[in-house]
Amino acid sequence: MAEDEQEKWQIQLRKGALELVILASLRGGAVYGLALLRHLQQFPTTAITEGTLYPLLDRLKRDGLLDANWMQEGEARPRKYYELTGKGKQKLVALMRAWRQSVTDIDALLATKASAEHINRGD
Amino acid sequence: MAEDEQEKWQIQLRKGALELVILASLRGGAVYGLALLRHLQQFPTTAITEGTLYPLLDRLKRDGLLDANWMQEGEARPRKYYELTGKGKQKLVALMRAWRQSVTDIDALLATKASAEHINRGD
DNA sequence: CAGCATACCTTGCATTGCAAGGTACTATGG
DNA sequence: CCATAGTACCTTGCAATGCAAGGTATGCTG
Repeated sequence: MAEDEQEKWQIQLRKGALELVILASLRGGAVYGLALLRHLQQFPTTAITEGTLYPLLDRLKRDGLLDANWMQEGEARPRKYYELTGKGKQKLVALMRAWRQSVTDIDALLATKASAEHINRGD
Repeated sequence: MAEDEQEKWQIQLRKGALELVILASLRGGAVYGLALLRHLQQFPTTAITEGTLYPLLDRLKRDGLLDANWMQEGEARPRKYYELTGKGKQKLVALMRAWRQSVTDIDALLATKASAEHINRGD
């Protein structure tokens, strides 16, 4: 089923892009929700809100790509730290590959100044 | 409102990507539905089905980005040719810029091997 | 004339991203 | 010691999206 999703992803980068940047952000170790959110908000493309992030983290955990642990440091508010599982790491590698493919494909379409006649009679 | 959508797009490339490749495919002149479909199916990333394409073309036309004309050539089946409007051409330029921005942003996130500590304490 | 191909369109479903609105606890400053 | 603001996580409900599946209509081919 991981391979199924993989296939699908190649067809729709829109869904996978967010997943990709989240998994990638956890490469360096466990990170908690709001910190991850602020990290992603650095860039306009990946700037999401809490209403997007938390459900997505839930889903990634449900799919076995992430583990989550509550951690209480000192007297601060407890935080929920998310961490890549083995499966999550594999998925990350696959998504990165798919991402490169997508960029290549789209750039190819943008680069070729295909004439309408060309397209109309089928390449 | 065009600018509104523009802003939104920077946040979600997933929606804009398809729009982008469709508009880009029409740069060279009018193209009809199925030919466009086959053109997009050349690449895995942009391989969509009719159930996706036709509603999307309808929306783009409704938004004034495309014009559509039925054309009867010889005795063949009549075809509906889609063509960029002035507004559509402007949108294409904007989407191409946004696409580059997205690729830059995501590649930046993928490139920086940010440590978890780094992220957790906010950049 | 049966069957296939071309061409466009529609319905219905599951999924998504998000704004908005919680809950609960900590720190601050008057 | 109370009010306000800040941190942190979560939920609900809506609108939009992509798609599989199925539909209509016409032409071509054996």
